[in-house]
Amino acid sequence: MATTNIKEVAQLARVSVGTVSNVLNRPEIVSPATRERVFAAIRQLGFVRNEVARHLRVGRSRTVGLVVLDVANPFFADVAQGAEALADEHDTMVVLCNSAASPHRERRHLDQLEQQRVLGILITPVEADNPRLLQLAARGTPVVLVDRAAHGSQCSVSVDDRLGGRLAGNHLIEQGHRRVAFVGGPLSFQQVADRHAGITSAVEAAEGVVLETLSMPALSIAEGRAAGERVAALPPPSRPTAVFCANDLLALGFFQAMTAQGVRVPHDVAIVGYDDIDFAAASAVPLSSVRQPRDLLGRTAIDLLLEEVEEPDRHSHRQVIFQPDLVVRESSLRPGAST
Amino acid sequence: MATTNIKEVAQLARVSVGTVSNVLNRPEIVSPATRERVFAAIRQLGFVRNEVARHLRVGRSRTVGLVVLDVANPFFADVAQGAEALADEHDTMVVLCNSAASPHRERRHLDQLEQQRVLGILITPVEADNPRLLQLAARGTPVVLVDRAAHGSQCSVSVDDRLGGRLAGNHLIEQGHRRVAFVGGPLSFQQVADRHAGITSAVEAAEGVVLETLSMPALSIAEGRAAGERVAALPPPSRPTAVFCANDLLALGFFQAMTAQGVRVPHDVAIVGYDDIDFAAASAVPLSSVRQPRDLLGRTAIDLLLEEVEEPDRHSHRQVIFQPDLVVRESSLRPGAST
DNA sequence: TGATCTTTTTGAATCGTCTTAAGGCCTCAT
DNA sequence: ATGAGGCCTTAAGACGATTCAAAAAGATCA
Repeated sequence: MATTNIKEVAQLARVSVGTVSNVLNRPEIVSPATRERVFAAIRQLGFVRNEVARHLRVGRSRTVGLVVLDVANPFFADVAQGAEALADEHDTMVVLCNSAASPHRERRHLDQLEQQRVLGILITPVEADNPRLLQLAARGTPVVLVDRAAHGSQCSVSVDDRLGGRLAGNHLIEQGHRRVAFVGGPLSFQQVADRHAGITSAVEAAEGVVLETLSMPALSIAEGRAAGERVAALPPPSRPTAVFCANDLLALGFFQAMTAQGVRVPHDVAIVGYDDIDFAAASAVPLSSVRQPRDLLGRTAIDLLLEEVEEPDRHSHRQVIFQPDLVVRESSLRPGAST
Repeated sequence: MATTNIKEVAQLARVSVGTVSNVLNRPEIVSPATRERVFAAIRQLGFVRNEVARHLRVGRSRTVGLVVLDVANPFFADVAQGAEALADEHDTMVVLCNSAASPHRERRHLDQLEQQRVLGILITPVEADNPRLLQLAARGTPVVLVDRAAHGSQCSVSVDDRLGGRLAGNHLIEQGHRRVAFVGGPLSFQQVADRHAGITSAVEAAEGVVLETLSMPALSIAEGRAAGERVAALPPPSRPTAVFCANDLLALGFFQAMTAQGVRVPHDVAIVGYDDIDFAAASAVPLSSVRQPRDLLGRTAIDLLLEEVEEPDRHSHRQVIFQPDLVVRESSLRPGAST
């Protein structure tokens, strides 16, 4: 309410508002005596600079928006942490927005962020090729895609999901599995489609391996459980002996269903997840998973964004693609090996 | 760059800027013909209202800050979702800030939020009785404490953590355990201290039960694992037969260490966690946990905040306290019962 | 002491939008 | 034809900070 402004400070310190502003922004050009007087006034009044007015005048904020598919997924929490860490070094704030995989919510967030004239937006889009994203960029809000490769007209930071899928597939095949399942979300998610394509190529390169695909409506623990129940209900001869899940939440849910139904992991069914979230290693049977450099994704995204903002001339859109690793743990080791 | 403003729109539509503003904010008072002309101009230019300027003029934003201890903890993700859901209905945006339990980062976020003149702040403070929070409120930024009870001078939404601790304690004692351990974080976290006080009172009310306390530096999976390794290393006779962890991350880590060391859960050691995050139910041995109404916490916090902002006269600070439930699952059931 | 430089400080303009009082245009009744 | 009363629209003044040209104050030197 009683928001003190720069003018009151100026009055109290018996200087002009311009001087107060200088004290705030370039203290070195103000004489020490004056500077001290102004600081004293600021302290006395409890003055807090109005960032909104400043931003209006200066023309750009020090805030970037990060729109993720699911805040509750630790994968994104880690990406966010990486982004925040680097942003912090550049005196920039990251605001986290949750689209919850809903195009409508995503749209709302993008509108809000554009209206706020944020420095830029990092986003894992719900849908591929959203024209809104190009529009944003065209109107002056740079956009960096996260965890999804762009097609040249924008920056992106992603991980080679096909490779990830292939690594998982090859590993399972090497372990001797011939009936393999892929449990994924909607193939409209690029990540899911790519991981599926990866394991498909691995399966096709091998002899006599069959791949079955379960497409669940979401990438959550609950859906993983549902998929698991379906698989557990199959008679053992027709049941896949190995499952590759499109992310760790699915994998954990799937694993839970297996345990509940008395299907042993990895003895009866091997499982490989994706993302290598902390919970994967912490599972009772530690989960094999394809690891992505999560916080590097976040850091790099911020890096690209700031480069675009700060040196628009020297900047050209780049698509950074990281390589995933397969982390093999007990959940996918051939039963013989450990027993 | 080429940010079009209301003036250009006015020019193109051949009206004054005031009229454009009216079309944007009170379309009903503008004649349909003019209105349509203005809309057409807006579309043609791709005009996006500058929320910053608007905010400066109007004096308050439609954004509230939510500062949490750990974005990677699903508990907070759910609180955030609840808050966002209700905020959404009131056309308000929630920005999520991660203090990562660091007072320094918390301070930075609070400064930023105050400078941005947010509508208000929801926060799970790192330290008890932070005077900064009262200062914020005094200067006009309302604050609601989340997951921590306030002392009358501010609003808060919390869960009765002592009761939660007592529930966990009583349950373990009823299951026949006499050597019980509490695995917590720093007792400077109010939540940890209260949960500890709760189980302590349960233990004191019983005969011949001893409680041992392990205080870890953080409430994470990794620390839970560390605690578990310490406990597993004890000779069985002096090892506690039941463990109550201050949150589910600790519990999951602890459980993992047990499994890794060949200590059976619940046969050798029973475990009860806190928060009942999705991962708890999804653990290989489903984890008993004290459940808090997570998204209700978020919703209620927003509710209190908006009430304070919108009807300052009628508002008086309230401390809402919810009751936790104990969800009993396999991890804490007496071995005899299931074997 | 006055001239010349340098260091500080000032004051007005500006950012983009909202708001309010005032004015313009119509229609209608007198 | 005139004035009243409704609608709409306009124009000008905030909002709070930054910036920059220009003025003021000091410093230096002959």
